[in-house]
Amino acid sequence: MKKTSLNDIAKQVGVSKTLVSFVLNGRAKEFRISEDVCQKVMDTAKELNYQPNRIARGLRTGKTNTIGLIIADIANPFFGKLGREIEQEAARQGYRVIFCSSNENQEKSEEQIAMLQQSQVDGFIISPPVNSEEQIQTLAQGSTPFVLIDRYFPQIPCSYIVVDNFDAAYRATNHLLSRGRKKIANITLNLGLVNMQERTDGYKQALRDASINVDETMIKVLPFSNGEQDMYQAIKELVGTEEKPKIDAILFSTSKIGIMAIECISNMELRIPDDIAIVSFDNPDAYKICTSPVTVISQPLEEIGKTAVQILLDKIRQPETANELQQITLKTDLIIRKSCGS
Amino acid sequence: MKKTSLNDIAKQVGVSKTLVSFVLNGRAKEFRISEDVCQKVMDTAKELNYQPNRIARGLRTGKTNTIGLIIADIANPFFGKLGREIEQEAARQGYRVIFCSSNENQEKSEEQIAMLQQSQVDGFIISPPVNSEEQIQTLAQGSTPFVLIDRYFPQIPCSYIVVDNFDAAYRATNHLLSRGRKKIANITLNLGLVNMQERTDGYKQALRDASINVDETMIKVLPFSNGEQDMYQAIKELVGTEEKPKIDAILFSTSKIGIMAIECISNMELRIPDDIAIVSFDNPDAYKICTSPVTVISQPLEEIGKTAVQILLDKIRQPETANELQQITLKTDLIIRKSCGS
DNA sequence: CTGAAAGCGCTTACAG
DNA sequence: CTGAAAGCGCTTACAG
Repeated sequence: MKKTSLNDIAKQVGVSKTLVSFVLNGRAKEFRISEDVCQKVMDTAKELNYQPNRIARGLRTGKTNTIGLIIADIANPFFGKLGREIEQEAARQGYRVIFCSSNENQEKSEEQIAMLQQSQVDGFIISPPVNSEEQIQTLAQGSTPFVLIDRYFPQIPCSYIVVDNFDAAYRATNHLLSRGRKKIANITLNLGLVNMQERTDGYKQALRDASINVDETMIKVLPFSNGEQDMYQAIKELVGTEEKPKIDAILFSTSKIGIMAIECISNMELRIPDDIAIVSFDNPDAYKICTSPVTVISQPLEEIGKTAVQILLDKIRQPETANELQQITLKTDLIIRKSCGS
Repeated sequence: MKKTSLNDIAKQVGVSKTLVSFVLNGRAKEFRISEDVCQKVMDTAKELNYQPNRIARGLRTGKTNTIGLIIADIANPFFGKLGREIEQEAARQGYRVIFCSSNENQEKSEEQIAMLQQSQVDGFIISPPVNSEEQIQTLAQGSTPFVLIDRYFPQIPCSYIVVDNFDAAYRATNHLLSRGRKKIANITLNLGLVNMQERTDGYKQALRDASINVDETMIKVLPFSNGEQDMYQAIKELVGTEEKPKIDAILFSTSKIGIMAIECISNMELRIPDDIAIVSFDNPDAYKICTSPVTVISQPLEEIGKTAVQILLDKIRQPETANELQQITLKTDLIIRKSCGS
């Protein structure tokens, strides 16, 4: 069962494949092809179940109508949902997306970029892992358009769409302060990522604006490959002794960290929010059903996804504007639940 | 900045592109190409940052080294993790994967299959949505190999890899019985999916084997597009009046349902496990941190993913065996936490 | 050992 | 209105 090609249709109808191509691409009118022939071609195409070979078309036209998407971790629902939005919007615009998950690994991301380039994708959407500046720099020098999501590199001029992490952390910290918490800690990930750095900066600024000294020992930076041990260790150090607890609140910079921490906290028999109030970035299901539903900073995933696709497609479709920088920062929502008391 | 092609290298070195192709594909030895030329070609390729055009290669060889993956919902961590396993294993074997999320929508899945076929993928891995029998049947008649995951259609002979859902539900129900629960309900999704049907069947069989009558009103089947309203309704009907509660346990057939239900249950001020014991399929993070961590049926995601890729690649690489049916059923793990009491 | 040539399936100037 | 031909970038029989 060989696949049917333009030629098969052409032969069966008794016309040239040029003509078949015109008809099937809806350019029959343009070339004033007779109704009769037109109909016959379409019928035959249907009859033979013709599926155009897109890679042949891609080779010829130089366009594959495909976007390469590299996200940091597909198993993380945040990126999963974002990926879904991107795929949907792309599909709506006639584009396919090749998904890759770099698993926050710089080498993997590099391989994936090369692979996608070899696949002749028309553009990229990337959430770059730590230490991938160089790859992104190289990409910026090439001619394939791309847009970064979730993170960016301040020193590399390129298009991106992110949220205002500083503002989000600032407001979250303020919320904790407004609930009477004074000894607020921050647990975060590798600060090599701007978004993580901005979150911690916003946290610090809120403290300063409330005339509270920033105590660097209250900021715990976990490695990406953190395990439960690291988390227990961090929390123990933060909490201190039972009689004289050092902290009364924690801001978590990611939900992966937050979820693990809640597990530790509950195993340590500390109560949320009585002993420790918490706020976390991201809005996973888990936070809705835990003992004390977690107050979160929620990102507008749909808007991020749609905008990223829109920006990229603009660049792809109008190469003359491809070099215009689109740098978009969206606001987040603070969703108040029970984890900060009242 | 046009991309460099084989021809560019050939010209610069002063040889034919045939030779360049041989060298770059590691067939220099085979054709006894002189060390000298070989070295020059490789140096030039590096110098010009040559990236082979895979779609041209694909057009010529008829192989794209690409797998099409259609999962039911990428925003669901179950499928996200499964997708990651598949992508990793495929990458290890030199294959790329094009991800699609059908969102449990039959029409979308059909479009995606067509799109992937047009992209000349070498094979498919699919978790088919309800009512997609026909598409899968059509696929089975074609020549592109594929393997189903998570679900299958008993009446269509094709390769698949799933878990023993009957056994899993049977054991889960037995566990509830062993904890003294007698009035066990089941909340599930559209039974058009075999895996859902098997779960409910296993549940029923366990009750029967314990000499408990199966009460069909204790089985609530939600539509896919269920909302909180449907869930509240279902739980209210199951629970009955406060003085004389109709049930003392629930088996959830998916975690999406379970998570929503836990939210409802806690809003209704019912206690887990005191008032209602629960067991759920799938093992999302959420279940680890809720008030009463949930006993779950956990699926061997890594094994499912790896095996699916392995089976598919075998078919792709050895077309003569492509028609051999590989139907694999894996066992699940029952992870006991606190939601069933003791 | 190396090169000229064909061909994968398409699109698109060009000619009539 | 329609067709023959070139060419996208590769691989691979074939010839020498």
